[in-house]
Amino acid sequence: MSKPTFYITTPIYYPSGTWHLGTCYTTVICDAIARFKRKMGYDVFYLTGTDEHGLKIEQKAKEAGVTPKEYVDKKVADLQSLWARLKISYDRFIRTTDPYHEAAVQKIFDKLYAQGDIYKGEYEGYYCVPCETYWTKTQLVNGKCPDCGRDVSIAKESCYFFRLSKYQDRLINLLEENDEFLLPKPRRREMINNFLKPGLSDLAVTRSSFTWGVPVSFDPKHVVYVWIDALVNYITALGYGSDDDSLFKKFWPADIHMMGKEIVRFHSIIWPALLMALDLPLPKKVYGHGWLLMGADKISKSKGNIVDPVELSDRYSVDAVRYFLLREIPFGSDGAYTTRAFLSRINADLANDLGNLVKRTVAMVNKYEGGKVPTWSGKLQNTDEEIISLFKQTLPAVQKNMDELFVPEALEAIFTLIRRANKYIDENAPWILAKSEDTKERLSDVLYVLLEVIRASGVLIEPFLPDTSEKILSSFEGLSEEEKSFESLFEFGGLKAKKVIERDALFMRVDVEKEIAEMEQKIEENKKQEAEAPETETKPEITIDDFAKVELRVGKVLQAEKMPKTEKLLVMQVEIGKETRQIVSGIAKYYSPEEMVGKQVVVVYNLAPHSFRGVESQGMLLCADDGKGGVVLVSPEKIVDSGSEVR
RNA sequence: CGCGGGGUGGAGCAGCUUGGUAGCUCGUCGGGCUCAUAACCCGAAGGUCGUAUGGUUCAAAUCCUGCCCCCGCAACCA
Repeated sequence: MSKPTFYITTPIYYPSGTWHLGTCYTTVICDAIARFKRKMGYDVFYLTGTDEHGLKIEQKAKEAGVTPKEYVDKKVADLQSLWARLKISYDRFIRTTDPYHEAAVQKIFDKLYAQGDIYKGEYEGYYCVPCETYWTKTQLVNGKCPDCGRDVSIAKESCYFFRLSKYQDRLINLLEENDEFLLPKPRRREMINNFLKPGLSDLAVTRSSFTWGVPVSFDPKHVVYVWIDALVNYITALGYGSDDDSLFKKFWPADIHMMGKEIVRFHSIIWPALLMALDLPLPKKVYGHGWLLMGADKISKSKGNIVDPVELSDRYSVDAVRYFLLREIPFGSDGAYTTRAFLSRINADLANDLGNLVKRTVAMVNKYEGGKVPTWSGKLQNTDEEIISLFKQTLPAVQKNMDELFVPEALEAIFTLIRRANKYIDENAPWILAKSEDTKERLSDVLYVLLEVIRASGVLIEPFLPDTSEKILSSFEGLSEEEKSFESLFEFGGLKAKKVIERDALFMRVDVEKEIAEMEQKIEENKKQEAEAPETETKPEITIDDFAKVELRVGKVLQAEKMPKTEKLLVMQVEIGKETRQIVSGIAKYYSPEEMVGKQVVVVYNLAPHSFRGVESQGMLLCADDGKGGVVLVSPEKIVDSGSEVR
């Protein structure tokens, strides 16, 4: 009898920045699901990994003075050690630089080309020579390269395209007919209305502007771009396109592709289309979860708000971090990390409810029963029936929630049982029962019920908090595999172990206010460090002649109004010497039209005109980033004549 | 009139599909207990369920409509 299979994936992460709490979110959730399914008796394959090719990596490596491979090796090592620390139980970690993956990508590409789903065409775009990069018209900043600000030229390049448009109808059908395919539901309408209905165009799937990628086998000047290279990891990891595709046969199609909502589009449109082209079954479910936002405390939106998962887990334990991620964020929508929310969660649930329950119960068993697990008479009194019936309902409740990917609710079900046990202690007051010989049997029964609930909690919590589970279960001496199984939780009374052992507290209660103060200080320090070593990319050195090409002049804003139907654009009439120019600038979020009028500003005078939504802009205002995502206007320190040149 | 989601006691959420006592966690206040990590247990205060004091209905947080505000996607942009 073979076990049912379950294949779950995280996206493959792009190793260009630092790993932070948000990176952990998807991975920890998938881990909980994978562990849960294993406990439910599934043969699980849990895949995660890294997407290591592309221009950005090539550039980052260059900056760091190492080869791209050296660069990603370091980042990947960091990530893997983070996963090890967080007890991520993946079955395979795929890297797009793994030889088996690269070989399979070439094979897939060849196949699609051979059958006409990929064709060679001409890519026409705006090309910036120094940056060796193509931009679309909309990416240009005032007609210049958004990276270096230099002129771009229209250039054509041969390039391979995937016939995405061919699959449009089937994709619409897929999303409209199958309401399990893309979850949560709102994402489905977004995809259909925003992308599918307006029409899909064919997708450029190769680049020749950089080399850090998988070369096209029959045309090695071109490398396969992220769409194919990254997405197919879900099948190449199983051996698709290699000599041994037994895993592929066993596990494909995936049961769940989990990801943040920002990449739902690729997974619900491009990925299914590729699979259709390859004539492979489609994944059963694509789930776009919300984001973990950093917010509300003092640390809101500024850049220094990175909460380091390693530091957090060092300070408060890995399970504290896992618990917060799994419990606090309503799945599917966004949630916020705040130090206060994190600490209260740990205190209330883990220290007070769970930790304290285990501690006090074991202490009583030691005190009143000499550490022996008492026998249970089976006589029901008081609220026994209530707690036993809750006990039996808990696993099914957890199961039901996990099936729907309601992870916080699954945890809630477990903690409902834990809270009920604390109440049960008060209802039965074992310390009173212990005072009289007459109530000895009742005392034993009460303690047995409590130990049984604790055992259940230990077993149930394993997928979510593996360390804690182990600690709880180690309070029982010689616990059998049977007693650690989910199967033993459908009926009450499965606890057979003979002795309990007193352990250290599972979680220490923390002083929230004190900790917040310390954490925020840390965050401030991180911020400072970042400010000292800014990661902003510097542009290539230029000569005075280059600079002389730019003509900057002082102007005075005469009129300003918000451009209709846009969020960020102001249309201004700016007096520069004798002439008046119309300038459009994206500062509406930071400056109101009223406060702009009368201001002196610095204008790039000889910038080619550019039109925004049909409104022409004859120049550009200089602004400085405020480091918080906003901008601050640059203006002369003293009033000068309008039209004065800035040098 | 680009698409979608949301506005429920101090905070975060559930309830809305299938109208009929507004529920949970945290916080606050009062009490209880002493096995335990100042924890645990009980009780209380606190909500015109964004708004029109709009429509349907015997009855609306729940269905319909207008409006206001927030968020995401798209677009656009420093």
